[in-house]
Amino acid sequence: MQERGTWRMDTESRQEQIARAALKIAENGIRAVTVSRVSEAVGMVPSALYRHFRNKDEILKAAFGLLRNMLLANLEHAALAQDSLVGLERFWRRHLAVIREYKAVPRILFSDDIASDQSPIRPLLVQGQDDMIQGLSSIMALGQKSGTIRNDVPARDLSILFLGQMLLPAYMHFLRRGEFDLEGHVERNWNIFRQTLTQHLLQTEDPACANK
Amino acid sequence: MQERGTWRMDTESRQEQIARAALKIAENGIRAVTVSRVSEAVGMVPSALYRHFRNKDEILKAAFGLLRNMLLANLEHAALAQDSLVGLERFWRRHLAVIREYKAVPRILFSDDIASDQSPIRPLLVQGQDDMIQGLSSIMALGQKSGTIRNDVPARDLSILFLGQMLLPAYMHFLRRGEFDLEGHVERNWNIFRQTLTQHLLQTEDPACANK
DNA sequence: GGTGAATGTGAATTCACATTCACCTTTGGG
DNA sequence: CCCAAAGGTGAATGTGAATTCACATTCACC
Repeated sequence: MQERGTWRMDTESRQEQIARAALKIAENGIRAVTVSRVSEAVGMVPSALYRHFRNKDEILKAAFGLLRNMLLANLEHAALAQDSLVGLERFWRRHLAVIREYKAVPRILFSDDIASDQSPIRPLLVQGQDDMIQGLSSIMALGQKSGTIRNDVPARDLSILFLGQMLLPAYMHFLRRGEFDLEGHVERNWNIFRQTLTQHLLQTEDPACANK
Repeated sequence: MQERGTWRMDTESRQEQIARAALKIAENGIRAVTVSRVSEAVGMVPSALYRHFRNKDEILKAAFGLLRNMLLANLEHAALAQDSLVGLERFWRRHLAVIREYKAVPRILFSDDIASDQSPIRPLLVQGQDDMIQGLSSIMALGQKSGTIRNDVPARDLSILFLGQMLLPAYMHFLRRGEFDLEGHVERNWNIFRQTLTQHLLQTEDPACANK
C-alpha cells in the first residue's frame, strides 16, 4: 500500500530535507528562516515549499521536531548507566555536544519569537522541556533509591537545578559568540553540583571536601 | 495613552517618556516594539519620534538602559548587607521583584533579535551581564574572606552558579506565562545553594544537614 | 499513449514596518 | 513684535516578507 512508487518517498524526504535546511538556517536566528532562504537552500523557488508544507509555521514545527528528538535521545543514553551520577555526567556531555553541533538550539531556546503567544512552537517547547525534566527526575529518583543521591530534596527540584547549571553558561556562550568556555564552566559547575547531590554522604565519610 | 497634540514637552522628558513606553510595549516581545506603537503610546504620530531619536535602535538602547540601571541597582543594595549570605538573598529577592514588575526583562534576555549580530544592544547586554557577575563576585569574595563562604571555588564560578539557579526558573516562568512558581522554585534552589556555599562549615559543625 | 495527481515555476498580491519629507504650529528670546 | 527653531503632522516611499495563483512538467499506472 505504501509502495506507491518513488514520488511518495520523494515527498517524505523532501519534507525532511526542508526541515533540515530550516534548522541549519536557524543557526543565524529564527528570523533568518525565511521562506525564500529555505527554498533556496533546497534548490527550489519559494512557492514550491507550499507543496510540502501548509505554511511556514509547519516548516518550523518540523525543524523543531528534529531538534527535540536529538535532545531527548540523550536522556535514554543517560538512563542506561548503572550509576545515576555517571548517567547525569554522560547526559550533560552529550547535551553540550548537541548544542555545539546544532547552533540553532540556543537560537530556538532564547527566541522571543517562539515565546510569543501566537507561536505554534511554544507549546511544543514547553512540552519538550517537561519531558526532559521528567526524564532527568527519573534518573535522579533512581539515584535516590539506591542511596547515591540525597533524598531530602525532591528529584524534580534537583533536575531543575541541574539543568539550570547548564543554562547560564550556554546562554553566555551563545551571547558571546563562543567567547566563553562553555565546557569548562559546565564541568566546574558539575563538580560542585555533584557534591551537592551527594551531600548526605559527606558526613559519614572522610572530609574529602578539601581534597581539592 | 495620551491626547494627541498636547504640545511642547522638552526633549529630555520626551526621550524618557518614549523609552518607558518602549519598555512597556516590550513586554509583548521586542518585535512588538514598532515605531507606530510607541508613538501611539506617547500620543504622537510615528514620524514625530524622529525628532527625539535618530532611529528606532536608539529608542531600544534607551529602553534597555532603563532596565540595566534597575537591575544593577539591586547589586548595590545587596552589597550593603554585613553578611554576604544575607546580601545574596536580598539580591535575588529584589532581582525577582524587578523581573516581575518589568515583564520586558525576559523578553530582552531571551530575544533572538537582540542576540543577532547586527543588534546594537547585544554588546550592551553582554557588558551589563559582566557587570552583574563582577558585582556578585565581589560580594562572594567578601564572604570568602570573612569565612562565611567556601573558598575552594573561585568567587566568579560561584556567582555564575548563583545566577544560573535563577535563570532556568525565570525562563520556565516566562515560557509558561506565569504558570510556574518562580519565587517558590528560586527559594528552594537558594536553600540548597546556600548549603553549597557554606559546605566547608558542615564538616566542623554538627551534622545539621538533616535539619530539614 | 493518455491521464491525473504530485511537484515545480514566476509573477502578482498583500501587509507591516521604518524612514523621509514638505509643511504646519507654538513659543521663547532678541 | 517677530521670527527662528523646536516640536508635531500626514502623506509618500522603499523594503522584506508570506502567501496565492495560473500555468508547466514529471511520472506511476491504466
